[in-house]
Amino acid sequence: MFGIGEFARAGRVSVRMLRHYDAIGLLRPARIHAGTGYRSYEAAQLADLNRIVALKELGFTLEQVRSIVADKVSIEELRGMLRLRRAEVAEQIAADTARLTHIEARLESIEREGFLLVGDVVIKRIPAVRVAELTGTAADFAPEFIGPVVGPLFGELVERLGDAVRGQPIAYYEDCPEGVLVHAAAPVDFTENTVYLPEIEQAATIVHHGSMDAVIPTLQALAHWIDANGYRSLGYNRELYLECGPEFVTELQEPVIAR
Amino acid sequence: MFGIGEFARAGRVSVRMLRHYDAIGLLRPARIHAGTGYRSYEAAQLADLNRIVALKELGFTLEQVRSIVADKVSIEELRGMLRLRRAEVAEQIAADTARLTHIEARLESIEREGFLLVGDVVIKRIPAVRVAELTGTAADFAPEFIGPVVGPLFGELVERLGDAVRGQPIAYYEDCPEGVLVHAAAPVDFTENTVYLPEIEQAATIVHHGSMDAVIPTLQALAHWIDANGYRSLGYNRELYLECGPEFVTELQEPVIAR
DNA sequence: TTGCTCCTCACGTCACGTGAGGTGGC
DNA sequence: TTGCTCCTCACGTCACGTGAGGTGGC
Repeated sequence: MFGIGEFARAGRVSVRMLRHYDAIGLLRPARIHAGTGYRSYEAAQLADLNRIVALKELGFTLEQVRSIVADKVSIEELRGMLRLRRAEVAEQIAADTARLTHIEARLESIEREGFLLVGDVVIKRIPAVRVAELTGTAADFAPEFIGPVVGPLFGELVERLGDAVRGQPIAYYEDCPEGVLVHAAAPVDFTENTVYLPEIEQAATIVHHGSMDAVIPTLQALAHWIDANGYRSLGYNRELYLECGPEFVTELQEPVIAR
Repeated sequence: MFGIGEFARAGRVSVRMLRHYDAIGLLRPARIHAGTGYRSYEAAQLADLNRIVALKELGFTLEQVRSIVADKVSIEELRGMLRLRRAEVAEQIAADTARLTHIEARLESIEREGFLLVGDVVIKRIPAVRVAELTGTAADFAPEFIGPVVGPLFGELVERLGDAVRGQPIAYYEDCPEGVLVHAAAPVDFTENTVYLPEIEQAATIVHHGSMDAVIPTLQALAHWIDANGYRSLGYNRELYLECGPEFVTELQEPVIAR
């Protein structure tokens, strides 16, 4: 027979853990002294403790461990639990690997620039949205070509839609023979004469402050981040107009995929 | 200005999170309506929120995020924090990779044997210990050769040491010209005429029940586990005698390293 | 008597999720 | 008036760690 301290040392667990496992009925001491409440464990219980520790190591919760050691789950359920865990752990590893890349990109930027410029860019999922839109063409992607086209388009769009607009206006772009096809869009509830903007699974997003004439440095920062953090661009970015008053605030959303 | 719901959707966070960040002073709404307590956010605050989300994504706690966004940490501290995080994440990935291997070994064993034999084997660190010991030689590793040697050795050792024994007896083995050098050891406090058994960083351990004459299947299970779970043996196992009464209970400890 | 081991509460952890119960503005 | 959005508590989560305050056996 072992005292709780001895048994804890043998099993490389804490005394508190053994008390906890007792409390939740996962591993009861072989004997409890009536007068003092002292717990005693048998050597053979070390195998039970090992089984618990091993299942915990696989990442099961104590509740799941209890079901398994109490033999309450069928082999089929167990297979399912293991497969689920496998998927969860694989996902965890993928997320942590991305995290590691991001941390290293930040460290490199500190070495290079001597300060931390963090958090400008965030990866988000952009849900699908139904919009009404007007289009025009511009000769080039430069802000001085886009601005005169997109401005009047939004003016007319908002005038026509009135209070049917359901969210922030969106601009997006495509290549076309004349140069660039400019879309000025606004979310709406109805479906006639509308366009369905599909979801973007992963968008690298950055918030731009002030006039779109000065968007170039922000776009460059975004492009640099995408490269440094192990992503690849999948096309032109969308622009979400968060504020159109005197102080423009825009979110640039560029579809990306992990390299 | 955005209501809390709108702002949460724009930032892909929950309303509850925004309230939490307000409560801990991490991101205060631009305005709070005096009468109703309604929170209002400015578009420009989305950049602040993004910064918070990005730092959280790197794995910092909200307390650390607050220090960083409030610019309370020097560039040197920040570099240190990032390096620490890098190490933590790398360790996490290593642990999860091992976990994944263990899960897959379990799944394979289910496919092969139709049942789950889990938790027999656990990886533990075995701390160093100072022992008094006696040695003898045996012709072979088979239990029928070891038994007659180790038994009398332990008998004499315990007789000589009396109550100076400080823990469970330990047996361990080495190759020698005559066959096997058998060590029968017991932990003691004093240092004269003692041997220092070094720590085993990683030991694959299994609990054996009953006579050591029947240890072969247990040793085979251990060897199989070591192979199936991506480890490699580093030498002979130690035997820790947990119970020597009528029912023997032994822990076999085999030093291993990840392949 | 002094250490040592053990005991039972019970709070703290971390970042929110999830009701409960209620209010303000269209 | 009916939805919708918003509000403030306050408990729950998960597996223990960490005291506080006290007791039993050598």
